Amino acid sequence: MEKKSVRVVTFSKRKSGLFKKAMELSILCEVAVALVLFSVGGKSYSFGHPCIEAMIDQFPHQGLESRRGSNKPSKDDEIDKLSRQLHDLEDQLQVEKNKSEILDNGLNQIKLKESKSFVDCLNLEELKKFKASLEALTADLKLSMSEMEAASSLLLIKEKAV
Amino acid sequence: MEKKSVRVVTFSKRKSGLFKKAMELSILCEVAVALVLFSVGGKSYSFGHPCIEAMIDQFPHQGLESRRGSNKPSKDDEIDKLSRQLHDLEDQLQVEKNKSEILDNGLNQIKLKESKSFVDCLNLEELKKFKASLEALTADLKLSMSEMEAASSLLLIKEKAV
DNA sequence: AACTATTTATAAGA
DNA sequence: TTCTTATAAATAGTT
Repeated sequence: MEKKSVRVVTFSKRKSGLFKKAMELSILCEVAVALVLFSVGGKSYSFGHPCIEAMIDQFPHQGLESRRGSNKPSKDDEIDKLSRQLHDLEDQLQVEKNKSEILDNGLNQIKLKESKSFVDCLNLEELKKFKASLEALTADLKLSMSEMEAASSLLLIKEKAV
Repeated sequence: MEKKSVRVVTFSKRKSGLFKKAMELSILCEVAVALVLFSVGGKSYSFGHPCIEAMIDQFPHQGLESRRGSNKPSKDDEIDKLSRQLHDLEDQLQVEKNKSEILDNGLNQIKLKESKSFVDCLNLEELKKFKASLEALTADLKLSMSEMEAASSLLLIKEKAV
């Protein structure tokens, strides 16, 4: 049974411990750190090293360099582009869901076969099909993810521009 | 004299330590945690608990509203809306990620069987290829998701913790 | 990655 | 909140 006062003390102690560890990691390994905590009450506690603003500027987004040099697209252009990307992503997610199901089924079949008997060997053809669907899923996921990252980067650029 | 290889190992160890501590604090004290690291090379590593997306939903643009006031410009509204859509998509991808974890677990079961008697009847080469594919998939997924989460975190951090 | 000697964090109590 | 201390955990160095 955890009393509130104890938990508050624990939070305070562990929070400073965590911030300390974060600082050590930052200095020892030359990484920038941003750390934010939100209590259920809505209070937030943050830690950044060297500082949060520097980190945001440092964040690598593909395509940023090419944007900086030449004339920036208008807000409308960026919003349109982002909208289109999100829409495409929604479509792709549907595909991913279906393929995940296929994968799931494939694995379940393997599991079933295993649990039934060891003598009852896996059908090689089935395994090949399963593998093919897996490879397709991998390729699609890579594509999907890279687009997600692009969308995120755009959002970041957008936020920075405001 | 600090060699690079040593520092990489140290980073890896301390990063997981830090993430673990962050997770413990989150659970123990019921706080949401967002943690992002940026190496000088530009790579990012992030941790969020319960998850970055949930945090964003729980604290919807609280910092923005307080800074901007009640009547926001419409284009910022659009950006906020797109941002939320993106987070929704990330939630859905989280589901896919969980599925891949389940698949991973299934794979481990297969691995176990492989070492016992599965070797006798299954084409070992096929199985190994399959395993490699699945491992590549989960690795890619994890990497991509962590980068996505880093992007999300930055948005969140910039909004809340300035 | 696994091991271990040492350092560090922390829970409980004051 | 800060200090103390016994215990638990993290980590550096090494294999």
